[in-house]
Amino acid sequence: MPELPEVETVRTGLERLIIGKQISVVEFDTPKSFPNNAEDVKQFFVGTTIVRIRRRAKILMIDLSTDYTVIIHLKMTGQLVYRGKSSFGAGHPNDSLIGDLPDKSTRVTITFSDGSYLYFNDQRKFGWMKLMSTAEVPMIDFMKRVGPEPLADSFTAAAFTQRFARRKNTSIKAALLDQSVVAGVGNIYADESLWGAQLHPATRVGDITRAQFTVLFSELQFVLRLAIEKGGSTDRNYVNAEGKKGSYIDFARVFRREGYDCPRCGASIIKIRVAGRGTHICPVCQKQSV
DNA sequence: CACTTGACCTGTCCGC
DNA sequence: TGCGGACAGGTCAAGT
Repeated sequence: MPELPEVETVRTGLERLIIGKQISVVEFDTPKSFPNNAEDVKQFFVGTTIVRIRRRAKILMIDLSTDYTVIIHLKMTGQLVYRGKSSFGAGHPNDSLIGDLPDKSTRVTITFSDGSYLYFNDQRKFGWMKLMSTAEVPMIDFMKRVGPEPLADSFTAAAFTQRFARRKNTSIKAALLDQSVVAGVGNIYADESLWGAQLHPATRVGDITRAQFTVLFSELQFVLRLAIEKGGSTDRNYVNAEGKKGSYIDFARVFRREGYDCPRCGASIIKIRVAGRGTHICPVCQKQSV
């Protein structure tokens, strides 16, 4: 569920909370959560200082004062939560969604030299973090294949449309979820932007007109920007770097709103399955062409 | 190469 | 109340 807006929200939170902090201890549960050998962790991670936090697609990069970077993918249920020295949990005025940490889904605990912590929690264990040299990051398969950032200043509707040329025979929803077409879109913002563009998610890419792609591009940018402004969407697990929820879900028009009225025409939102994913549409505004 | 499906996991919800 | 099964969805491997 962390998609571009959620990962971006975590990024800005971490930027505010952990830049300049020095790492003193790193602990993890299994090698899958942190697959580096102890020697590298000791040599390139412990004792270093955090200098920069970057994001590309749904991947976070924490640059260290050495030429090393920790890259993190939250997948569906990953959380990166900072806690100060006086650890606060649920019920505290800071109103975290989660309680005391570490808990049973904590995979990695990073202790800073000032006594504060960064926890990597992941209920379903799909997420991972990995230490590698900064120069190596762009060389990993995902980075080589991933498409443009949809909110980049230089990215235009024409360029967006062109990205879909490779995927003519699949559904627009499958193509939107394909990270090599455009970066950072997941199930929530795919459904929300397709509703905005009044496109049925099962529409064949090759049947979509240039004008429709232009509308879809602007709707996608709209929902991503709004979601960043609202701190992302918390459906179940997502929290920001302070453990707090995002509020985009309150503004969602179709996602997880089956049975409610379409804000455009009043028809009842339904849930269907497209590209192997739960998919939410207005059956009146988003007619299947063909 | 384009495209689809299943695997990876665990917690939750639904029907019996 | 307990239990089995479906479901949640990001990415990759393996299949057609």
